[in-house]
Formats: sequence, C-alpha cells, structure tokens
Amino acid sequence: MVAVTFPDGARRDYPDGITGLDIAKGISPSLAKRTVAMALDGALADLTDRIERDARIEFLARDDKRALELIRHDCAHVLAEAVQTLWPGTQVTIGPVIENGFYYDFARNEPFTPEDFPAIEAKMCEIVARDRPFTKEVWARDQAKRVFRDKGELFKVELIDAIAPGEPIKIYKQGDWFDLCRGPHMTSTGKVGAAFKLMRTAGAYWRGDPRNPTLSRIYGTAWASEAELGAYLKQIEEAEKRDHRRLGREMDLFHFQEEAPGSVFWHPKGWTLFQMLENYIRRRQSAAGYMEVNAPQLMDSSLWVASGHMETFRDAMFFTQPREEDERTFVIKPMNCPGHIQIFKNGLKSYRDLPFKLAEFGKVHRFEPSGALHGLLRVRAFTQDDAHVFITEDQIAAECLAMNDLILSIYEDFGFPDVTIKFSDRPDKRIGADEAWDKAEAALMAALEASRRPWTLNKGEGAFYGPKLEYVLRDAIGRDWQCGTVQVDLNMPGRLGAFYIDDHSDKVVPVMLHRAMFGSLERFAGIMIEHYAGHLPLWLAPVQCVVATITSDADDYARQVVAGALRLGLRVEGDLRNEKINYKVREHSLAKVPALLVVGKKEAAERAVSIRRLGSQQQTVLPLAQALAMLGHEAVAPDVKRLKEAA
RNA sequence: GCCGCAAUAGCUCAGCUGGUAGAGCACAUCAUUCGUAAUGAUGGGGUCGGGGGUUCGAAUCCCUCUUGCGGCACCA
Repeated sequence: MVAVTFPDGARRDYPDGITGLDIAKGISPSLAKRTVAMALDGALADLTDRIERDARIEFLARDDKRALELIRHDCAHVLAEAVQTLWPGTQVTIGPVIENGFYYDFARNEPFTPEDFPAIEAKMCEIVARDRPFTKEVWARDQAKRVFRDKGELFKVELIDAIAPGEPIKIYKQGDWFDLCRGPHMTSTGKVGAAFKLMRTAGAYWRGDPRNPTLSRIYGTAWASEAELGAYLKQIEEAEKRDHRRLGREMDLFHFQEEAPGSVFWHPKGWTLFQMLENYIRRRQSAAGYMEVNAPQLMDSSLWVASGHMETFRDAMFFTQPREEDERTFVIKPMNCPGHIQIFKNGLKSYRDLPFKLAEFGKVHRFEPSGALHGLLRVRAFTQDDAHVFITEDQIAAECLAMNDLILSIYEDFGFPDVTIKFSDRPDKRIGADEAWDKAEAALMAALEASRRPWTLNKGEGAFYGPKLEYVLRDAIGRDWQCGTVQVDLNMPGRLGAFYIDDHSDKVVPVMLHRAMFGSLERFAGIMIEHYAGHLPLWLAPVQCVVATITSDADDYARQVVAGALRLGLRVEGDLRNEKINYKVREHSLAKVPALLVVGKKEAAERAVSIRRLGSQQQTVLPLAQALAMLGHEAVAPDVKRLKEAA
C-alpha cells in the first residue's frame, strides 16, 4: 500500500502502483477528465505514472500555471511530428521549453524558413484535433538505439548514449509518432490547444558546439488561452517600440554606419545623455576614494604578451601596422588594466598607499564577432567605467563588499532594483596557480555572502586571470546583458611586475581588483533608453524642457523664460516658430521632451507658464519663478540630491 | 564566425512574372498668428548598399563583397 496525501490534507491508502489517473477517476470522473498531469511531492509527472511510494499528490488542470510548461513541451512534440510528416527524412534532435515557449532543432539539408510556417501550423492543428493520447514506454537501451538507428535518427542515438547508465530510456508516443523524451507530458495532444504560434527560424549548432553540424531551429510560443497568446504578442509589439536602436533614431541620439561597424556616432543629444552618465559615475566613484586617470590608447604589443591578453584574445584585438620609422606593432587597447598597472608601478608604493584605487573612462576596442554586434548593447568600441584597486590579500573581502554595495546603490538610482548577480568561478583556460584561485574565489564569495543578495553560480565562466561577480540587467525584450563586474586578480600584477613595500620592507605583489559599474557606458545607455522607453528622467534628458509660444505676441516673454531656465542650469530650448500649438505639442512629445512650457498672451501677462509633462494631457499653470524652481529641483541628479538633503 | 532573412529619398515603405522609380512623413519656399498630439499650397530630393555577370534592356535574375536583422557560438 502507498499513502497518498491530497492538497486538503486528507490521506488515503491505495494499492502499490496505482496510477494518478485511477485515483482521480475514483474521486470523480469529471476530475479525471479535466486533469492533464499530476505533481508528486511537487514534481510534475505523467498522470498515468504508477505511484510506488508515499507521496503528496496534486492534480493539475490544463489552466494550472504549472501545466504551462507541459503545454509548451507537448507543443514542441506536435511541431516535431508535423515537420516529420511534411518533410520525411528530417531528423529530430531536442525540443525544450524556454521562457515564453519552446523550440525544436531539426537536421535537414534545407533549413526551414518562416514561409514554411503556415503549412506546419496547419499540420500541427490537425495533430491537436486528432487528440491522440501521450503514452510512455521504457525501452531497453539497445532496442532504443536500434530503432532510432534504423529510422535514420542518428542524433537521437547520440542522445541515448549520453543518458547515464541506469537511467530509464523513456519513449513518448502520440499515435504512431514517438520521440525519446524525459517527459512528463499531458494526457493527449488535444490538450495543447490552439494558442500557439511559430515565431522564427534560426541556425543552431548541435549541442552548442561550432564544430558540430548546424541544425535548423524553429521557435514557437504557446499559452493556455488565446487571450494570453494575444497579450504576449501585443507585449512583443510594445517592446519593439522601446528598442533603443529605434528610439536612438527617433530621438536623434546616435547612429551607426557601414564604415564603422559596431562603433557609435553619438549625436549632440545622445552625447549629452552619455556625459550625464559619465558625470554621475565620476561623482560616485570620486566620493568612494577613486582617483581618475587616463592611460594611452596604443601601447606596444609586448605589454599585451606579458599581460596574457595576446594569448587568449589575439583574434579579438586591433593592431597598428608597423611602419618604416617604427617597426613596432601597437595594440589598440582592449582593456585598461595593463595601463593602470603601469601607473601603479611608476614610483615606489608602500603598503600605506593601499588600497590604491585608479579609475578611468577607458575607451576600448575589441574585434567582436560580426554576428554578436547589437546596437549599443554589443559594440566594437566602447567606454568602460573601469577601475583597478591595488590591495593586500587581507583587504580583498572588504573591498569587494564595498564595490558590491556601490554598484547596487547605483542601479537603484536608475530604477533597477532587481539585478541578477552571477558568481563566475575558474574557467578551464586560465593563468595562475590553483592555490591563488582558491584564495580569490573564497574572498569573492565571502563578499557576495556578506551582501546577502540572491545570486547564481556561473560555473567555469570566470575571466582567465580570476573569478568574478557579474551584474546582469535585462533589455526590453528580455535579453540579459552583463553590466557591472567585480573581479579578483591574483595573477596580472605579478605578471606585469607590480609590487609594494610591506611593513617588513619586503617587496610584495599586490592583489588587484577589476571593477566596472555600468560596465560599458554605451551598453548602459542602451539599456536605460529601453528601461525608460525613451521617457528619460529630467536629470538625464538631453533637452529637459522646451518653451513653446502660442502666438508671436509671447515671443519676448518666451525668451525671458528660456533665459531664466538657463540661469538655473536647465537644458532648455525655445520654440518660437510660427506654428500651431497643436503642432508644437505633437512634435516635442514625439521627441520625448519631459517638460513643455507653453506661453501665450495670458501667461505673458501673468508671468506664468502652462506646464505639460510628457505622457500626460494635463496642463498646470504656475507662476514662472515657481515653475522654474520646481524643474530646477527635479533636474538635480539623485546622488547630488542626497548630498544636499544630508547637508 | 555559423545558419537564415534583408538592403529602394533623411524616415516608414510600394514597385506583379526583367521594359528606364513612386507614396506618406521629413526638408525648403510662400501664405496662415492659431490655446495643448499633424494648417494649406508649391518645390527640391534617389548611380534602387558596392562590384561583377546574364540580357537588346536589370531596382527586379545569378555570383560576390559590405552592412543590418533574428537566432547560434563568442564576450578580457
């Protein structure tokens, strides 16, 4: 007998090996009918699985939140059957559930294109309508391999070989079609429903390895109801409107062109935003004891051989061409650390000088793979808010913690309270002794734990010289981008011959921490633009307010308003054109100007302004002095505001 | 870099199976002085991403390069 506990706490004994379906039927036929799967002790399982030990059982209806991943996974199987029906000879590989949907990778000589989607979707609808039950069988390994090999499914044979010995080889059938699969599945294909849509095709390497064949991937989305599908598609449409590449053009912030792939042409407005970000970081890090420096853009390649960068990143570095007068090859810096180490090395340093904190808005160039480039988020030339902190081993944990706090407080100022923190430990390809890595990882981990923030482990993803913390932000369409980073480096200072004199007059190689907060100013600007959908807060907006006249009678007064705003340091423009106020409102709203100050005869007579804020139809009439004071206050950066309030 | 798709006016796009380029917005000029998301008229603007080929003839078909887009891989 097994004891089964129900969600209401009731407990009943059943014969050993009873299925969930039998239990459901015993309770009520309608329950059995509407149940698509079960959860045993919280783990999803096939409803027809036999229960062989005491467990807590839950019956999942199709509209249960947890059933959504089953809908998506079942949908992937339906897709695979549809594809193999339409194009016999296509091999199936894997088809997992992902955020918002699923994909399936196929091996076929001719890749799929979106033009194939209507036919595939129609076939999928047929399979769903047929409503065949999903049934599970466990096959012997040899039998499974034979069957798939005979079918020409060589990738599946490889997958079977990868299943650990002792693990069952599970086969799920849906009518005549079957697939090797971990499961679980719902009770039948009909449960997939109609709220699915194929989204796009893509090439993908088998098992993620570029040396393997390229498979043809089909991405799809699936939901419990048409309403949810519609809402999702709508959400994608909205996200596209906040794409920073589009807003960058619409707001006249920057552009790219063919001659400089992956390099930004910042326009006056975009550069204003960039400088606001830079100034903000400059204030924050200066308050935290960093000293700003500037190191050469070009340095002899020997320095990069010594640092170890040449060996690991040669293909991603830019070089100068030797010339008659100087045969050396120079590297266009891809990193700032070697430069900062030279500054540290210049002049003897004492332990009393530590922590020695050097910061630079360093413009670095990296020959990123062409396929990786993506607007401002992945470029070949970018500006790091980089810093290197030279310390003793004892200072590692405290300095890492201080960096972590500083970074998180900065993200909060920009409205990113939830940041994903990743801890990346030693990669296979690395320099330095394992004992050094042990020390570095332990210290970084101590700082991470002391900060009491949730984090995830990124196994083997550390830099070649040390472990790191990564701070990851999300763009409008849900892609993750690494921004800030804290890295412990016990290797490079030694390689480049840095040392300080300790309290026994001995030479000691310092520990170096690498730190970036925005990471790349370009990337952070892109994420910011998407985060605010172009509606930048006043302190960051390139044009903070426009003074717009209704008729030329107000021109003189408008000029006074502009002058008043300028005196307060506001970035203001006057719009005295002979255009209707409707036209001006539309234009400045589209340009995403945060505050529109409208002045007509009435305002001129009363020395007032009518304020219209971006995104609102409301107009507020305020006396001029009061309006400017209000805007002036709002335009103060959050960190400066805190200082003022504290004073 | 790999797989697929794309590139026509500043922007968004039309241009069927090859027959010499079009719209809206933007821009310029003129008129309009108007109370919170588009006033009207007129006008200028394109080696159809670059190069090569097929053809009597190429924006259109083929090859190639460049750049971009979506994934994959990469990311010090």
